[in-house]
Amino acid sequence: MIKLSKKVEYAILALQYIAENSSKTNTAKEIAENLTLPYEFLSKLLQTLMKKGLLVSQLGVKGGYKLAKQISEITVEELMNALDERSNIVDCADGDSNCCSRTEICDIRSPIMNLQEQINNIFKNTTIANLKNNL
Amino acid sequence: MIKLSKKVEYAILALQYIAENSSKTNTAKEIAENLTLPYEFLSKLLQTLMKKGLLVSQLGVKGGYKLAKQISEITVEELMNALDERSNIVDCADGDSNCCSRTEICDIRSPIMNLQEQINNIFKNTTIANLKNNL
DNA sequence: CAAAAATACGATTATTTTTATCCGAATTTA
DNA sequence: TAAATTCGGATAAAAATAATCGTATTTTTG
Ligand code: FES
Ligand code: FES
Repeated sequence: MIKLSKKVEYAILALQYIAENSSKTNTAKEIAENLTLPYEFLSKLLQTLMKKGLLVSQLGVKGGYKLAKQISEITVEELMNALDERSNIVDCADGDSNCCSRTEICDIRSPIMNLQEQINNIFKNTTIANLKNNL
Repeated sequence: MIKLSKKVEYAILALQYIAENSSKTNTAKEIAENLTLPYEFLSKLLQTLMKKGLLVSQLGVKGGYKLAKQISEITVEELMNALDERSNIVDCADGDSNCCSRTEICDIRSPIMNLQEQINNIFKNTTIANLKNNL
């Protein structure tokens, strides 16, 4: 179905929100409320982005999140990787093999990989900042 | 996860198989056996492709499927549509709205649609014949 | 005509993936 | 020490995908 997962969608919105409010640390709760996103889910997601180095977190009261890098320097590809969402269109894309029957003698693997690269390029060339209307 | 569904994957393989054996009518059973694909599932899928005009079927003994058009004239986009697989990366892509929170004032819709178009173009410009190694 | 080999169609089940929640722990501020 | 918050693991709920079942219909052929 070639769909961006909610994780990715929420993360884009959250990153843009944090970018707009970069003067302070933003709590997961505040972001969730302002964007009307499920708090627990968003919370998990932000923690992941932190661990992957896209966000910096501060624990405790007055804690929250800030950007670790500008959203103009975060590509969609990077975001997907951080969220463990591979942009693979077939399972064998990262070497796992048997994405389709007859793996060994697969007739379509190489051309499928070509498709894959075209798609990767799109995500590689789009940053979170690019995904805003009001530039 | 941006993954081609099994339906699409199997369909590509099946169409290529039928193209290679275009002199005769190919039964679902034969195709499934030769490609090691689940018969019932493939069968359903071929029926769908027939109804959508990509295949021609013949009922009864000696029945089976033939191509209704050359695989060089079937794009991946067309195939996905035929299989009711939209290549939408977000729900609002075909007007359904509220794909993400704050739909009305969605900051990212238009740029997301741009991404969408880039992806559509890839699928629009790739035919089933293009997805073969041995041209 | 009857049997066999197919497709056609609808319903259902099973599996996997995605999305969401819960809970207790650790950390920091005041 | 209490409150606000991130952290981390486990689990649950929902949705989408993949697969199967059963029966009907069509066509060929002996
Ligand atoms: S084995 Fe991956 S495309 Fe065939
Ligand atoms: S409403 Fe679809 S991208 Fe925001």
